[in-house]
Amino acid sequence: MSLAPTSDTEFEDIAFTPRQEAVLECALGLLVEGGEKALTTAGLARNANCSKESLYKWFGDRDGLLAAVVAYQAHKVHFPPESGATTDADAFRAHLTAFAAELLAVLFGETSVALNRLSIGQSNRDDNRLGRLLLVRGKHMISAKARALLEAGRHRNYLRFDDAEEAYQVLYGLAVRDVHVRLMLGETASAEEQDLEGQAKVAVDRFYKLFGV
Amino acid sequence: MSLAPTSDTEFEDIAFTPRQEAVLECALGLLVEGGEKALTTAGLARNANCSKESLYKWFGDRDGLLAAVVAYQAHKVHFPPESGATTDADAFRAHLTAFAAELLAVLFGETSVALNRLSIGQSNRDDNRLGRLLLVRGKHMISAKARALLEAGRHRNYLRFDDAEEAYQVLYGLAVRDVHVRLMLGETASAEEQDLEGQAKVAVDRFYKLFGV
DNA sequence: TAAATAAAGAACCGTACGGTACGGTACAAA
DNA sequence: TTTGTACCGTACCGTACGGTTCTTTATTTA
Repeated sequence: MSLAPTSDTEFEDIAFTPRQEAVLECALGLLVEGGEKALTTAGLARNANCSKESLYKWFGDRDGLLAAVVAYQAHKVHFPPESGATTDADAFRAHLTAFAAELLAVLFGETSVALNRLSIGQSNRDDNRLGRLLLVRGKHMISAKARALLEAGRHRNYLRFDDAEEAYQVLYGLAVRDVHVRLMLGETASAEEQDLEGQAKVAVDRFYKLFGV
Repeated sequence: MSLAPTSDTEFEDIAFTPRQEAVLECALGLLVEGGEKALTTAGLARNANCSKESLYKWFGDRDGLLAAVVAYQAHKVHFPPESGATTDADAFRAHLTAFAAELLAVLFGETSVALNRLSIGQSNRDDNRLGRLLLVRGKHMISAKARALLEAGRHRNYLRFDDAEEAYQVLYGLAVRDVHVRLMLGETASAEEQDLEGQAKVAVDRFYKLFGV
């Protein structure tokens, strides 16, 4: 059950035991509330009613614990699959809007913000495990989902673009803008920015102006 | 010369002495290279050939030092003013493109990335001095500049929009997309993404498709 | 030249935290 | 009942770092 960097793929695709998940959930709570410095081994042990020794047995060291937290949270986030294949233009657009709204909901959620803060704070350590983990298990997964959705739209002639990745980036930019960074810097979202559905709709409107047929 | 939180405006609008600026420059170097953990008082004193006592006399405590670093860097960044007023449509568009390119150059620069990392990493401490500092001295300044530029474009009937802030946010999203966050997470920019002029031009093209007359 | 100020540099203190060791407990298998 | 396993709780160690104090060495000012 050692979670030392598993050979070449240096992150963990492992199922945690329920007890471990409970502890990780507690760690997430500490992290959301107080940031990295609040997630000490002693503090987590006290807060989760477990022993430090168990933490070290399960996760190796503190870095392993942080990585496990990130992996655990990533493993929890599931985007809804693209559902039914036969849809008309309006339904597809609604789909895309729902996707954008879901994207915003994930990105602006407090746990996501906390984990991004954590990873960014650690990203200039030699190996940068957390940053890569978050990128490959978070951003890249979402990007793949988005590309599939967009390509479906292109295939059915609702959208026109050359590079699906580029189109997705534009959609991302239109929807997220600098809100994500501002949240990470500690600014609280405005009332307008908290209307995720509305923001998503506006973003998709603009996206269609650029890439709609 | 104490830099304790100056009354209500809790950041410093002060001119540093040349010696202090040299030390802050050195601190920036440490920060860029190794992140927050690399910026220790002893390390900075050794690296800048100054005494810890001087650091504490000048900046109060470590937090004051960090704030001074942020303030110092913000004070260094000057966006070129909006230059000549009498311009035709093409010149204005070129202006806007140049602004976008400059924005990207600043945001993607390694010192900016390092300072954003620092501020984000500290942003869940009770007061969150750094985050606010970076927002008010960085983002908000740039946003003000951008709004002025965009409103000039609207006034001359090159652009059409209701809310300048919202328009700027769209331009920001189109230009920056998620590259800033990916850089902060430790990903290195692709060759394409390093062509700031090109990226700016594409972004402005799309911006005009949305807000051009 | 004498007094005074500023700063370097080293030694030191306290503390917080990562990591380890160990004793005690609950529980399952034999 | 015994044995083994997993775990909790606590005490402990080493170290790194923030912050203070002191001595020495210029550099200024009178």
